[in-house]
Amino acid sequence: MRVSELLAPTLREAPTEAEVISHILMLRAGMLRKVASGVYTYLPLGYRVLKKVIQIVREEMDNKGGQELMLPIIQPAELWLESGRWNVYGDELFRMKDRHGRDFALGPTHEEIITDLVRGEVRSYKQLPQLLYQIQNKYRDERRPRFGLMRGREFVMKDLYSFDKDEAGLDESYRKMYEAYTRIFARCGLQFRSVEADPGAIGGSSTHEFMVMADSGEAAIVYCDSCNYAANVEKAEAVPEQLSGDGEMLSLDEVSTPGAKTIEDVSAFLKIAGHNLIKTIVYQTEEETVIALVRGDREINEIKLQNMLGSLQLFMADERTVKELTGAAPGFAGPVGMKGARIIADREIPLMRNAVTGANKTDAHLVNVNPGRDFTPDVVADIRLVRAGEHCPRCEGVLAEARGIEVGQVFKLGTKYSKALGAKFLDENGKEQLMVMGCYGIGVSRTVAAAIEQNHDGDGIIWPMPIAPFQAVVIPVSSKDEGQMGLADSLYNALREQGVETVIDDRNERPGVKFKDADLVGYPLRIVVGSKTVEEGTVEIRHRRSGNVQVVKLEGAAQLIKKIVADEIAESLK
RNA sequence: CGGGAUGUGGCUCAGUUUGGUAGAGCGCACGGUUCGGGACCGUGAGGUCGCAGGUUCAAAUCCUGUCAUCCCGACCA
Repeated sequence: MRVSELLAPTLREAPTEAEVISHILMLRAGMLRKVASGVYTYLPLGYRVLKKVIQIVREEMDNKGGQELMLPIIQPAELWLESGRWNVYGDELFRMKDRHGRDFALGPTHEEIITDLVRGEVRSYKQLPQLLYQIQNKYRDERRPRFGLMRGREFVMKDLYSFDKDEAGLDESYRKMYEAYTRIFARCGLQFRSVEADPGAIGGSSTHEFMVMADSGEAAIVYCDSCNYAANVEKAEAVPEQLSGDGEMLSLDEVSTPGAKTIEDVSAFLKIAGHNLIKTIVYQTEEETVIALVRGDREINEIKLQNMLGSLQLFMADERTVKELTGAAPGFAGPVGMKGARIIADREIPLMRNAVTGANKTDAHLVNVNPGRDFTPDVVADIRLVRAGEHCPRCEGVLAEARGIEVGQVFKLGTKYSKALGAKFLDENGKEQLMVMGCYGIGVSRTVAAAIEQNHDGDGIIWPMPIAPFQAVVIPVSSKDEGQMGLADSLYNALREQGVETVIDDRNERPGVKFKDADLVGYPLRIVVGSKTVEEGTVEIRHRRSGNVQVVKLEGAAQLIKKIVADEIAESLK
């Protein structure tokens, strides 16, 4: 490709609409343009990268026996009503009507469609397992699209669905996908980690998320420094810690704590450590009001709490509700004498001795509160947030924290959809059984953004070789110098003959402009043809990531470059 | 959905407080000089100032409404 003919409008300045680096750089490099909030056009360079990732995903899916098909974007409401999700999915579902007033949705995911297909076509255990996937645009009317390709309303996703005859089959399909994902992200040249994740509302037993490590990631994860435990903090298991000892229980007493509403206030006022307090928070679900207790220096993990309660909604109670329940202003709630709400206590609460809690009376707290003696929780469960520095739940190690971008998730669905939609088969005994399903997604466009978040510098993008839009750019220093242009052209042709994906920057621009653009777009290799090429027969190969420059003979340069490209692609698989 | 902010040539922004016929830099076109890290000189094209009402002799500027975009939060197989 000739840069003079390429539609890659680079920008010197970053458009104000972009905030995160991947978004800014894709706009500046002329790869992406916004059409509406969360909706983008991929320009040729951006689309080439997307296609590279798609191809890697496709190869690995096929390697594991995945069969690619293409499902419709437009889906009839009937299927969604049948699965029960038409009413549950909410505003995030893009809905539309046809001219007859029939309801449709733009697919945010394809469990309904695929299950509908399989229930009609698969009848026998002999036809199982089936691993079916597509790479397709998805639509979610996000409340708040943001960060460019990281959270769009239209995005490219690979989704594979597995159909097995039993749990053992599902385990096997799950394992295959887990392996495939590991290879995919490695092949993309990314640093990533798989973590245990929260199954969320979809229900199901096991799920892992694949996280590309980046400080700009939206997800927080913890991982062990000495074993391979890693989990999304939403899910990470907390190990209870006993600090206050099992000393003698002192007698319960009420103290005046005027204006001390927060843990910090009370802690400072009574001159006691935060871990001797019991934090009491009033929550409401669609069905009930509960109070949740964690140690004063801990935080509640609302996702764990919600899963434990099995509720669809969970939010902190408003001031009025708190007053009605406790008879006190917010900040003075406590479990002692609590009526009218279930008490959900974190597993650390029963380990506490002589703790401090709100007195359910404005401006007063109770001291020497002892769980079991002064109150009894209705439920004791792990409902707190895990932080770095805590003990690993699996070994003696210590947990560290990091941030990641979720680019993939593998998920055991079980029979949720096969049951709802009636996807059954006859087993060896002629008995009807529900198919056991799994679903496995990769945010393909998000992976592109994640790659940039992880691979860039002050000058622009640094594409990993396997997903670079082009592997090399040939830059003649002076495009008016016929000698240079001639040599550059022949090198360009030689590279293409070698199968190296190459562009030649033949624009009539000053060298500085070409260098800046090459850095911005992020071609892994830059080959400069200058006066020395004409005079001495040498060209300069510059490695974008390291900045290293090697000067080599023009003769044989194409073969050498081909080898560098091949070596780097091979490296990503190690 | 709650909070905040912004809409002025392709991009970045000034002008709005105090109403008086729309500006700069970059980019773009043409000519010239340049040519190893975003050159310089000259000439030029390009904007119903988000949209709709209103006030006024006169609105980018004031008022009302509306739309869009971005940020924080809530939310998220």
